[in-house]
Amino acid sequence: MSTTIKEVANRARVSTATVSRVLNNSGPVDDDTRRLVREAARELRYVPNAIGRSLSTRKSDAIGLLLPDLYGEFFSEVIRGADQYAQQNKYHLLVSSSHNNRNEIEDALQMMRGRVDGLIVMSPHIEADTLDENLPRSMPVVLMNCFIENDSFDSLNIDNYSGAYQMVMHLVEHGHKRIAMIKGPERNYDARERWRGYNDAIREGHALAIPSLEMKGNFSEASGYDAVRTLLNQNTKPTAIFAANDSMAIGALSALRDSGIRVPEEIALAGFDDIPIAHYLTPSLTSVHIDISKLGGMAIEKLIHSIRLKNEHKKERVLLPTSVVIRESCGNH
Amino acid sequence: MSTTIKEVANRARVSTATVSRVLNNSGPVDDDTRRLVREAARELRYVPNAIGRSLSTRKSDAIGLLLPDLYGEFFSEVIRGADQYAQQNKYHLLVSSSHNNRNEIEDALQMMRGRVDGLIVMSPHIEADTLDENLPRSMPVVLMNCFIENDSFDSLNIDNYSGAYQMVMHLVEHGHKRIAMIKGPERNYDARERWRGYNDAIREGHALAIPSLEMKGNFSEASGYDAVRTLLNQNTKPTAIFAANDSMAIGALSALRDSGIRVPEEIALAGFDDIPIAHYLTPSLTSVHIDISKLGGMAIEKLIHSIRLKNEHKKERVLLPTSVVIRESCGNH
DNA sequence: AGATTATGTGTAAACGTTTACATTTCTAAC
DNA sequence: GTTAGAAATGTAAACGTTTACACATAATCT
Repeated sequence: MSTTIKEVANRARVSTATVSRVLNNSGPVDDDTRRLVREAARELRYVPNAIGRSLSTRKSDAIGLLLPDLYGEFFSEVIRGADQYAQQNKYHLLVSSSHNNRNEIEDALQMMRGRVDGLIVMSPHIEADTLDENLPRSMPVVLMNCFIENDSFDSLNIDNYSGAYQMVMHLVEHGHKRIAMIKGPERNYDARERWRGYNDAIREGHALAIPSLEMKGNFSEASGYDAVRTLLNQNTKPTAIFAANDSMAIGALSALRDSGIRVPEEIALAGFDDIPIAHYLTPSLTSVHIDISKLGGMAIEKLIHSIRLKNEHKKERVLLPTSVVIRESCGNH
Repeated sequence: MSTTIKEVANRARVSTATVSRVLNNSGPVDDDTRRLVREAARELRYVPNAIGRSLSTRKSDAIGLLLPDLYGEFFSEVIRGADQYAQQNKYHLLVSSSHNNRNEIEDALQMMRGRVDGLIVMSPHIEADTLDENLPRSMPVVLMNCFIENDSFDSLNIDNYSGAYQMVMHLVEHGHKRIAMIKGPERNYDARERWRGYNDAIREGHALAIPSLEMKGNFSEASGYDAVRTLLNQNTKPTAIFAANDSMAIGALSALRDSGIRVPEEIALAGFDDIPIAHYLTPSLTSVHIDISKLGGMAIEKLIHSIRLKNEHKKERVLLPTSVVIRESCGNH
């Protein structure tokens, strides 16, 4: 179908080796020959076949990105940051989503095998064992937001704990004693860490640790709404609510509004993630900011580093700092 | 580094052909041999190399997605829709962004050559000629939001014209005579179409066509802000503003607020795209809705169709319908 | 001039699969 | 006990590159 190096070689009356040398500037070639080859290639509209090349050189200049799914701001920002950094370093991105069960991970991994020089895996759902036994040892891997004790991989995590801790401490410092939390999915690593931060801040800040103020949630807007509805039907009412992500905070805001409760006057509210919408809400939402695209970029950076150094590269864990962004919803703007 | 089919063959004491047959269920194999091979593969943790396979079968089960950049809601939704449909059909996605100039397009195309069975190209910036001469004829291509007269490609466009037309007509029908428009980038195809819809609606609805109410913009929030600031300094003030996208509408809303103008009471406002934020603004933003993920999905659908039928596939152009979503900002909620 | 080195080019193997074809072995019908 | 056919397996070429090696030829140094 499309032109091969052989056809170019024939037309230029040289060997394929010479054509390759001309096109890659590898090895010496006579100026006349060079011109001849260039012309032949142009005339035939020759474009080297990346696959043939890959097979031969055993590298692909591509990086695989395995994500749990592609919903929402978070993932698009990861992709953007990753792609930007990758592109600067002449790498391309092979994106694969929704590997939430064992089979799909294996599928995705199989598809990647040979096609990429390294892998970035994001898998916040706790399934460390499966992950560990499926990940290829033959190529560099960087783990993002994964819960894995194993020290045999590079890993990159958001500092969820400290973000949540600081946020809740901020509320405590402004006099809140009864601070509710709307938690994320139980088996989600990020969610757990945020919960841990909340707990420690409550204790260390000498606020009240009231179990009935810890609501279940699943990161969805609806679950935030429901949590607040339940919360308001209880005897012990909070003076502040900390949602484990912004989507749930948005749901919470709707529920509070529907119940005629003023935010922040009657109940203060804070979220996590600082998605763009946070800024546009009324009241604007206090949240924990994460530089998500940076997360993606750093993952690529680490991976490329590890690809280049291959063996003598030391695995490490990195925590990406978070920062509290104070807006109207917490009452201390 | 990683196990090859040959090593599996050796261990199972059969030929590579047999291993291949077992693993792909192609051709007859004795049950005992089959078991032997399976076991050897498992023990060696063998995973077929996708590249070797591709080279041999001349297909990759991958689709290339060329995007102008990866900013904002729009692209992430396209990717999501595309990935979802692709995954259902056992295809994977190779994403490449920011090919805004000729060289980058060529680069991206070169990277894709051989790696993908088909290509989806999105390039709203008007550069039809470059595109046309760089696109490979050897594989199926679907164009998204591209301005190209050429009938030799499948193409998929948002019905920008009709969306804008209906939106503006809605405003006209509710009594607005002086309707301003904040336009998008001049050389952007989508932006042009939206402008065309605005114009026709103004004329056919017998509203006033006032050149000074047509403001320049570049799809950014800041440009929306600036446009309104300029608009308010003019003699002829509009009773309604139609922004060519939601980002500019958001900027416009800020500017109106900063100028102490109530929306929609004094000036009505409408946007285009219906990004998620639109719903959360105060007042919530009337906008033209596009099912972006569907756009991505449909592109993949068309492409896969065209890959399967290859030659006897008839090229066609499809327009994705848009719909007006009435919210508070236009005053007719 | 002869020895050495540099330059230019070709040959062929290698990368990891699949698969057309060839070969062997088995099954069953006569 | 042939023989025809099917079933099981192996052989080797093909896919499109790159590159180690070999081999000329030309340039440079004693």
